[in-house]
Amino acid sequence: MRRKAQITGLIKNNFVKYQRKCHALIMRKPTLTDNKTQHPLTFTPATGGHDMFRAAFQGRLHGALAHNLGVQILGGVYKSGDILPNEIDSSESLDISRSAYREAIRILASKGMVESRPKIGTRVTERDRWNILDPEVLGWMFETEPSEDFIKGLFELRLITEPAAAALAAERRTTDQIERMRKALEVMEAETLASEAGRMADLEFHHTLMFATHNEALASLSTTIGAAVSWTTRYKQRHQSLSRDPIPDHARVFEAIERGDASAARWCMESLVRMALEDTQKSMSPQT
Amino acid sequence: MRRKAQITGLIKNNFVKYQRKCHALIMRKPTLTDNKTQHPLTFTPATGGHDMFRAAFQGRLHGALAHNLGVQILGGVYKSGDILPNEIDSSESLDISRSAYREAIRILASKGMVESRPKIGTRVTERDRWNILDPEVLGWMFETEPSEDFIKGLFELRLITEPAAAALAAERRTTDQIERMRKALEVMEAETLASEAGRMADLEFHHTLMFATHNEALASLSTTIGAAVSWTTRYKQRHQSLSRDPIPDHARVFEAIERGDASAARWCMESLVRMALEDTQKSMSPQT
DNA sequence: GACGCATATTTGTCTGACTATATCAATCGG
DNA sequence: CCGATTGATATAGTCAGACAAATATGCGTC
Repeated sequence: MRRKAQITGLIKNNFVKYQRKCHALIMRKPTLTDNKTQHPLTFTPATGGHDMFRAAFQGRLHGALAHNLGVQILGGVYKSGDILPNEIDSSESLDISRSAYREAIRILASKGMVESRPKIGTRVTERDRWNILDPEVLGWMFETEPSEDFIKGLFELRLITEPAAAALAAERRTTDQIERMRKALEVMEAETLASEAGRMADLEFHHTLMFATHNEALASLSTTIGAAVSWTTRYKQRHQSLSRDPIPDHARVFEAIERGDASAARWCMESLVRMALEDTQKSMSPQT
Repeated sequence: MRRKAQITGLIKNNFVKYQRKCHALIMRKPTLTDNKTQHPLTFTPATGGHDMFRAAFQGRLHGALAHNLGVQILGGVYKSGDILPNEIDSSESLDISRSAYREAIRILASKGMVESRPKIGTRVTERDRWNILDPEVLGWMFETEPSEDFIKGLFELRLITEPAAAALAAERRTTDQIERMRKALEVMEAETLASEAGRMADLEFHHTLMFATHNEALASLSTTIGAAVSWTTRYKQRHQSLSRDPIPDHARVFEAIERGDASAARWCMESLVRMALEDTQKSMSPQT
């Protein structure tokens, strides 16, 4: 089916040539204000400052576009079932090539957020089909203030998994992981959660804990947990409600894990998370 | 520099029309040996028969390639840190265009499995960076027999989340969800797990249960749970070890949820999963 | 030895054309 | 009058070849 191309080659070539000529002719007088519209524009801001999640395709054009579209979809600009403008129009109006646009769409499609079919277009899928546990999607989610329900759901998940994970970690942690957690804990104690370094250490603590379960599937939830964790501190910071210092709780969890006491680890972690949830909910309800 | 497009728009459209006419004209006599070199070739087998997971980009070239590469990476053909041949060589040796190859790579990259940088190439990332909870990745995982540890991990996750989910579902399920679960249960009872329909109903049951928690994050784990579920039946089928009929367990869970008894739901579900894990482990250990 | 610079290699982007596919309408046969 | 077949059409998918940007590497200079 490719060989007919050879047949029609000559004829088509004539067209091509003609078209080229015409094209070039018009091109030759670009004249018009080549105003300094600068680079393509817009979305190049790309990964803003406060991304606590790994931003995969930082500076790349397709990555930035996927980011933007993703945020727009999650933010409700495009609703489920909506059909995006076709590739040609979209890429033209964004002033990027069709390839770059398509690669962006591929990224979104691979996260289950859109679905493309010939003659139909690219449609936003049902919300329950997106992989909201995907680190990138989670990151996009937090670009715009996520709904209260979503945050609660995240904490519920955390409340379910993290105590169990702590128990497993108590049984399976390696000495190396113990050291990493100890170090993270020390940083937290020194810097407090008010500093960026302290918050990073907090994340590192929970992250290492999840990996200490030596359970791949569970470890994959680390990002999700991390999102909830950093959301806690963000809320707390915002409302200056210090409530209760969570660091001693962390220390208790750590000690339990260090001495291999699974049930204590589970219990302490549960109390820690419950506290965090309480704090977050307290700051959440009055303002909504 | 894009504004010329607007100017040439009309002219181009004329060409397009004319071209189409010509095209159609030639099309009408396809004549020549449409020799059966067939499709491009090779990987088009694409999504084989036994995919119990939604296969996103079925017939598409980039999708098929992403699938293949994904399976190869998960199967250890490419190890973490390996660098794939450059885009030009790869696409040439696969006999596809660079665009298609790149789109496939974008898919993998968006799942955290590879990472591309200029002058370096595309390298396979560390295993703990892949999103193994991604439905597609999970599907690829099961193309080749996954490791015993992985299966165990999956069950551990199931053991942690599903009882809690059952408890939440008991409190929050809608009547519609009750009906769906009832129907699924009826099918299971009628067809047993030996039939495809029965297995589908099993999946539907667990799927609906997860969604009945009305927790987005938890619901996203439905695919993961589903993978573990269908893995159970696969093992059981393989070894003909009927052990114990799981359907009454399902019925108990359902009844608890129907009457809104959270703690009973949790308990029944835990016993159900524990049973499944036991069965699976029993069939697993002797053969490895 | 350290630093800056050129270079080569690889991904990233662009352009324009052609192919495949699926919806929709119209047509034809029953 | 209805159903199936066909054709038209719009859209994503694939292709080819070029150029741009980025960056690790090695060289040369200080």
